[in-house]
This record gives sequence, structure tokens and C-alpha cells, in this order.
Amino acid sequence: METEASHRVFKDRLYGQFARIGKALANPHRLELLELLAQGERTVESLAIEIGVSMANASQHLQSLRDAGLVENRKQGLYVHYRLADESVFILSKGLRTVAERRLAELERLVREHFGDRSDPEPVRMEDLLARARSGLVVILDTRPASEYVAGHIAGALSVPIDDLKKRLRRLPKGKEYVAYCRGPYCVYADRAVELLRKSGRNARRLLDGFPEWKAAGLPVEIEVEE
Amino acid sequence: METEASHRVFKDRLYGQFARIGKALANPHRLELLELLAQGERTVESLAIEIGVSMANASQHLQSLRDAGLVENRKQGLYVHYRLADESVFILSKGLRTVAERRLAELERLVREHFGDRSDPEPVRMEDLLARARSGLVVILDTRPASEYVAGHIAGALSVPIDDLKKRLRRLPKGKEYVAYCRGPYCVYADRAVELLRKSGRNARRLLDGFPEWKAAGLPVEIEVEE
DNA sequence: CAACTAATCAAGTAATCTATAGAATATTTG
DNA sequence: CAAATATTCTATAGATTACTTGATTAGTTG
Repeated sequence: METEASHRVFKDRLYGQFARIGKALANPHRLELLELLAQGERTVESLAIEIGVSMANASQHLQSLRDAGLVENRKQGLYVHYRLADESVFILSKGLRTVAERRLAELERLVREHFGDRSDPEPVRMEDLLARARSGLVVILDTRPASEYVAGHIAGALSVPIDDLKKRLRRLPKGKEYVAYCRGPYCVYADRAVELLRKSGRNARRLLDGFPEWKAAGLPVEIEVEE
Repeated sequence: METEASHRVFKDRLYGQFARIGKALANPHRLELLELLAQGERTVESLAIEIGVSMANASQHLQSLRDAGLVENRKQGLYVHYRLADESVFILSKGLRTVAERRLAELERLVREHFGDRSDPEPVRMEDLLARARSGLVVILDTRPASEYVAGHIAGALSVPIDDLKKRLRRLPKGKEYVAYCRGPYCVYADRAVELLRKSGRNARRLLDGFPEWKAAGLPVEIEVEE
């Protein structure tokens, strides 16, 4: 017969294991790392620069994510490339964002202050974009850095990193309908692209979600093939 | 024009907000509280006793969950009742468990050691139970404490708290097929019930998931109506 | 093989988190 | 209104986490 005490020991161990995952999510830098890694694998150095911490610090955070099983890495030459360990890790971080959006009034205020009114033009939903893309009416622009496009992008999308958009604007035909996307709902690249495109008299909207959400939804993606 | 620095400030604030949720998930007791609250609302005292911590400590953890927006409370007389704030909170904690199951070898080992081989008899899946329940062939037993049954249970289930099962066994007809469920996959009540039922010569299996998963899947539930 | 570089390690300090104990508060009950 | 009770508050000590700095490791390149 199992005692009450031994049952408590089991539960403590059980929730101790679950808490390993929770602890990994308990730091803003680690959450930002997970979001960047959802775009595809990256090196420690590039992650450290992007999130604005020292390399030693980024390395430590990545290791604690690895200890919790959330990411994996591989060494290639001098560089160590990290990636999300599993699709479920993206689902988890998306779940965390969903709760934050629903429950934290301060988050909503923060986003409103930073982005202003994002409902004009109305963002496009993934299903709508899929339908329009099939009819060939719409040009899809991937505004993320080229390396992220290479690692995976919405099928049929053009790579137009936001910093290149200005000089490539002239070559984008008018009269078309544009939809820009980037890393996710809190990424600013697509908003900037839409602004530039509309100022130049083009019809443009942003995709509400980013590439990771598109991919997780099982919608068509492409990966750049190495020659 | 937005500066790089101000963009960093925004991102730091943004991920700071997300991390509020992450921090709330970073403690084993808090995760256990969330799982108990997924069964329905409960008082501080009953939660403290169940998870084996002092009332002051339980109160503090519940308050930090509330500060993160994960739970809400209401005061009734001397008692403060806490409940999950939103369906999305259960989805999040389920996502966390899924990642732990997939990624932590130690968790699998722990569960195997404690439960032994759980595949004989094979647990029933929710869809299967739904189909069998409709055909009226199966008796569904809710083995959780009565208070949790009252707060919500699988439609048509009988309340047979695990501690009462022994003395109620005689009144359960033989020749029927029984399916027992409880709080979730790591809850032991249903396993114990299945063991008792089978020892007495009855045909019994456990439901793989618990009540919260059933409810979250949108399957039919009932709530005890107060007279 | 020497110089260089990406990444990690190790140690120290500051900050944060956790549990405890005892006091304080709010509400009910006799 | 006094006693009892559920909960919260406050202060504190100990544990854990986070970031920095400088050294070390592993791999590349000339």
C-alpha cells in the first residue's frame, strides 16, 4: 500500500520536472531567444547581438534553455547553431503570449503606445491570405532578414528585407495587392513595409501573424535549397 | 524616425510582460495549484492542505498567480475562492506539460517508476469514450472528491470518490464496462479505481486524460445544480 | 604553429525568489 | 462584543538566479 508521504514525494518530483520548463520561461531574454529561434536556427553571436546582451550571457541563457530541453544545438566550425528542439516548444511560447495578451492590460497598453492604431489598414488573416495567394492576386513579401527567409518562408513569398525595401520599391509593380509579413505579431518590419508601400501609392496590408504561426498551422512553406 | 535604442526599450518592456507569465510558471507549487484549479474553484485552505504547504505560503503563491493574471478570486464569508482566470491558462499549462513529456527523459522515468506499466489495460481515449458513452454501453466513474464532481464532470458520469469506491463496489453491477477518470494523466485515483474494479471481476479501464482535458476539448459536461 | 575567433567556463556580486513565523485584518458565531 | 477562523501582511534568512569579467577551450586561417 502506498503511503501518503511517498505520494507527496512523487508529486514533488513530478511538479519539480514541470517547473524545469516553467523556470526556463521565467526570463525575458530567454523568451526573446525562443521567438528568434522560431524563425530558424541561429548562432550564439547573432542572437546575442540581436537581443542586446553579451555573448557570455546569451550563451548562458541558451544553455539553460537546452538544460530544460527547449532547444538543441550543433557545432559547425567555430559556430554553434541553436534551434528549437520541438514543435511543441513553439506551441508553448505561443500559448504564453496568448495568455499575456488576454490577461495583461499593461501589455495591451504597451503595444498600443508603440504601434498606434494597427487596424488601418486591416491586417490580413492567414486563411484569407492563403485563399488570395491561390488565386494569384497577391504578392507576398517576406520582410525579415535574408537568412531567415532562406531558413524557411511562406510558399511563393518574395524576400524583401525591410532595409532593402526602399531601393527595391521601384521594381515592384503598381496595381498589385501586397501582403507583408515578418516574425510575428509584435515584429515591426511588416508594419514599416506596409507604410512604405502605401506611401508610394501601392495597395498593401500586413499579415496578422508571422512565419512561425503560418508554419505551425501547417500552411505551405518553402525552404531555400542549397546549390 | 524611431531609433534603435527606443526599439530596444519597447522590446525589453514587451518581453518583460511576457516574462510575468513565465515567472508565474517557474515554481512547482504554483504549477500544482494551477492543475488543481483546473478542476474548479477552491479555497486557499483546501489548496494549502492538498499541496502540503502552509496557508501563508499557499496564499502568497496564489497572489503571485493573480498578479500575473492567471487566476482570479472571490471572497465569500471567511473563505476566499480562487479559480483559473481564463481557458487560455489551462491551455498554457497543458502546453507546458506536453513539452515536459516530450523533452524530459527524467519525467518519463519518474512516471514509469511510480505507475509501473500503465498500458494493461489500455487506457481509453476521449473520442472512444464519447462514442461508447453515446451507445450506452459504458458506465463512467468520476473518482475525484465529491466537491470537484459538483463543480463539473463528464456528462452522465457517476460520482464515486476513490475513498468511497470499496464500500460502493457491491452496488455496481457486474457485466458492465467501466471507465474511470480523475484529474488528469498524472492523477492516481482512476488507476486505483481500475485496480479495485478489476480485482472484483469487473471490466474496467481508465480514461487517458482527466476532466479538464475533456472540458477543454468541448466534449459534453454537466454541472451539479444547486437546489 | 601562431594568431585569431566563437563559445564556454568559473567566480564573484547584486538582485530576486521562497519559506517561515508572527502580527494584523476581516468575517462569522455564540 | 468576545472568541474563533480564514486569509493576508510583514520581516527575515537562506537559496536561487542574473549579469559581469577574465580565463579557457576548440576550431580556423595564414
